[in-house]
Amino acid sequence: MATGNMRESKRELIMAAAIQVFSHKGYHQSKMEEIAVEAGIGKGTIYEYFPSKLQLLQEIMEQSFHLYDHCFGMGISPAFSLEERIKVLVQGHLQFCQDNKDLTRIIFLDTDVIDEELRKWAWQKRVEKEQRLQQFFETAIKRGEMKPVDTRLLTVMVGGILMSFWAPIVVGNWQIQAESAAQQITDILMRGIGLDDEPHQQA
Amino acid sequence: MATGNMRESKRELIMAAAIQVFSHKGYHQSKMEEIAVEAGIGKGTIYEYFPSKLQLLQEIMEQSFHLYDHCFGMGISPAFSLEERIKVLVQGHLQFCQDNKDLTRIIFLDTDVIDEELRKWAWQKRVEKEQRLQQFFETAIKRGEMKPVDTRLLTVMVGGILMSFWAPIVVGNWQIQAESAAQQITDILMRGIGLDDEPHQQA
Amino acid sequence: MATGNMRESKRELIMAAAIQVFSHKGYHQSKMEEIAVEAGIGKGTIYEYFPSKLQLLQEIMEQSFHLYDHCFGMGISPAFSLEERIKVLVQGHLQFCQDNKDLTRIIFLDTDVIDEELRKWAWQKRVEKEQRLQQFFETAIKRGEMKPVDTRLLTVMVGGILMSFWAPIVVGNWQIQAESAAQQITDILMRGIGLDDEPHQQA
Amino acid sequence: MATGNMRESKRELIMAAAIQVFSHKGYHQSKMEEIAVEAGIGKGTIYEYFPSKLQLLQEIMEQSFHLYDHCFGMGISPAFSLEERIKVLVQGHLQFCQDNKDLTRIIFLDTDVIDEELRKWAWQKRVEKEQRLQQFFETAIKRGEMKPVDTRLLTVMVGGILMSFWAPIVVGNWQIQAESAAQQITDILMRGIGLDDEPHQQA
DNA sequence: TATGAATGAGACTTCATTCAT
DNA sequence: TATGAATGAAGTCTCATTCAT
Repeated sequence: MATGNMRESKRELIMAAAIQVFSHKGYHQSKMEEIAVEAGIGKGTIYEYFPSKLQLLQEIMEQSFHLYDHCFGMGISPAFSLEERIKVLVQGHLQFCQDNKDLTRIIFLDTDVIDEELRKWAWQKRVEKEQRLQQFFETAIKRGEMKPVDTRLLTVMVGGILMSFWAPIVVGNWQIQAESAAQQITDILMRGIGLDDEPHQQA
Repeated sequence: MATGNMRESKRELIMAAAIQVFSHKGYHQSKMEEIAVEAGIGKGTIYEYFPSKLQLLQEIMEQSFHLYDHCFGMGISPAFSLEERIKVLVQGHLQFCQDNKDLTRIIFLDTDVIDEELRKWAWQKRVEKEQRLQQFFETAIKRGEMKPVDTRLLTVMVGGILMSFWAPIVVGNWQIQAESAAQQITDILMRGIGLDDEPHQQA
Repeated sequence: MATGNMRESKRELIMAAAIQVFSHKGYHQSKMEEIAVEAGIGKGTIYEYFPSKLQLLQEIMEQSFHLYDHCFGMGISPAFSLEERIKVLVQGHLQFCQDNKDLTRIIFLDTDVIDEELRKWAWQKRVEKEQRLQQFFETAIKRGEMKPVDTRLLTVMVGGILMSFWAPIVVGNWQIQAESAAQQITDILMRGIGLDDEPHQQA
Repeated sequence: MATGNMRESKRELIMAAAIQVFSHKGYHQSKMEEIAVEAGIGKGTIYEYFPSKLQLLQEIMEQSFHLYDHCFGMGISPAFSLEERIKVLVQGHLQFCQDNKDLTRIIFLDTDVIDEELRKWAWQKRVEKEQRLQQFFETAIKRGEMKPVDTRLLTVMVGGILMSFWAPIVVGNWQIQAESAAQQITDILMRGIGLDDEPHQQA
């Protein structure tokens, strides 16, 4: 009865340990031995559950992206206002970084340099995310909810804004208030930082 | 005189080769052998100029940051308008990425994971840059050139916006028009993407 | 009674599986896991019956040699003619190879290289077999049934002749007719391949 | 000038050491470390000359077979009598075993079990050798130099006879006199061990 | 008795660095 | 100064064996 669960839980134990170690040392500095010690098991045991160090990382990445996608909350109902929807997006992202610091470090840090295949996979993930985001904005423009700016440019910008927060939160240990911060970020994005009383700016 | 120059030029030859290799393979995948071949010299010769692989990277990073700082153009005269100043900043950044793709990849990619010391150094560099940026915005607020938003938040946001463009440019090969893009980015940052005819938004 | 038999039959089950696997992959390429799977039992169970992989091989070898000795049929009555006796010998050998291909592969192949002790044991077996064979020929000479050739040399030769057939039969899948082949081999051994009409050759 | 030679001589140094170790311990028992020590060099140096342990063995095998083929002396002029030609063959083989004990052990011992590819290669080598031998006998029969026996059978037999001597020579340390032994072996092969005065034997 | 998850010793191989030339 | 052959520390992964269930 419990076999499947035990095997699964051991897998998770190993993955948790690996996340811990990978996150703090980076992939190449992390030794399988360390991961085993962190997990409180023998070195060989890892290989009962994962065929190689690279595969172990890969599984972590996949699971992480899955979790992230879930938190990113693109699924919000279009019934809400654009501002609302952006805020949910941003808040989801910030909350994820806050709640999964080690994971965050791994998926946003050094994906690219480890393995050619992994590099492509990560780039693909990025592209996918950007495509969804771009679609998001294109829809908003069509619906007349925002200015008709260059969506590609905007997408990259917003992606960057999100990305920029993980390091201060995780590395700099910034105890950010996700909701409040999301509100402010969204506000800046919606209305900019310029003074309002510049009536003819874009005339 | 000539000796010193030759020595210097050989150093640069090696660094150029290393930038090439590091950029395309990442630090750990890059072998000293490859760098030597790329430079057209013997493997041992590298060690006549750099004490170790890590030091070689470090020197590249330092020089790169120096060059970047120069391009980043924070030195612009405060006589210009805020919007102007921001645009110059952004454009300088984009141009740097465009003009120094290999370098860009190195300094913005996998700094952190290689070495504890390097990690700290890179983080320090980031903090410094953010401090200057934050100062920049605080000054602007004091001078009444922009809304009094949370400068820390804004700094991270703008840093992220800049950061977000290197990958599309370098990896995705986006032939971006630095000037035009900088204009649009600045525009969004100044006035946001929201529709203007929301008269009482911030009342 | 039943227990002993069950234990015995399980031993044989394991040995049969091991013969299968050892034969096809060689000792070092064979994993205990594979043997267990082949036997349809758990990996740990093998260790209930055999103390180690090496011991398992050793038992197989011993049993095999025993079986081989039996087939080799040195026990034939001296009442038969020398030619008859040799033919029985040869035929017994060929039949054994034909009937026990997996076993044959194991005992004639890579005995020596696995373990120093096993190496010595196998060499000893070989020496014993050769001694019996040499005795066989010495007796024949004493009884005036054959030419007084160097029996050591002859023994090695005949041993080699026998040995040479296992690979074509087992590996090359030669469907040899044991009886007919034994007849021809014996004939060549008795009378050689030279032409008979060399009247004064041995005068 | 000497570079090529030095590299070649280092290769040979390593191969000689490897032959030594492989021969005495068998492939699997031989550690790269031991080979390095035997060669009086560092472990890593072997990999400057051979890409892997398996490749090292393979090169030894190839070179050995080449040398053996040369010694096997199938190139003898057909002007000699069949008996003479056989004797040269046998003597060449015995001399090779005598002169290259370690090599002999390697090529005649445990080829098969190490690697699937190597296994096939070695079997192919065996087949080639047998084909040449079979041709040899078929020619002899056509020329009326010997009885019209089954050449396949005879080939295997003679191959076995040759094969049978390596172990006594190498392992048993038999100080065989190649010439004298070759004479006796050939004699037995040509005229058999049976008594001559059995006039109607094959009537 | 039977099992198979866990183990860790040990092997191959890599590659930054050294140093004799 | 320039070189590249030599090195060996260190890391990943294998698999025979153990032992709690």
